[in-house]
Amino acid sequence: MIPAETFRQRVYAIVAQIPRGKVASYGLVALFAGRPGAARAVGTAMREVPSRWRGQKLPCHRVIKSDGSLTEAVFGGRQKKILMAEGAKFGRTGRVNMKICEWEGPD
DNA sequence: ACTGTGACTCTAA
DNA sequence: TTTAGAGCCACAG
Repeated sequence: MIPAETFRQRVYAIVAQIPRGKVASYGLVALFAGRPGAARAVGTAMREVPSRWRGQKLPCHRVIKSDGSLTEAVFGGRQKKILMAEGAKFGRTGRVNMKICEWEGPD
């Protein structure tokens, strides 16, 4: 039988697949992880990510809120700069245009 | 098993 | 557009 992977491990696997220039909301990641509505739990999982995984290994900077705003409480303003460099489109209010940049999901 | 916590989300005003 | 309140879930103690 299938060894039960923890939700958190699943989340890390999903986030690792988010392509450059795209973003995914916590809720969307939860959905792909097989637990719709567990957006908050995804946030908790991201909080526990080892610093070494941050960056190319685990692009947690591409995980944002459903309305397109960023988690500045953790990244400080740095996150916006990184996403812009990756090609993410920002609106006038400083939020990502989810209509265009939201990840469509893993293959 | 229960309770508290938090990088969330939705609805209404 | 922004703020406020209630609902959600996984994880640690």
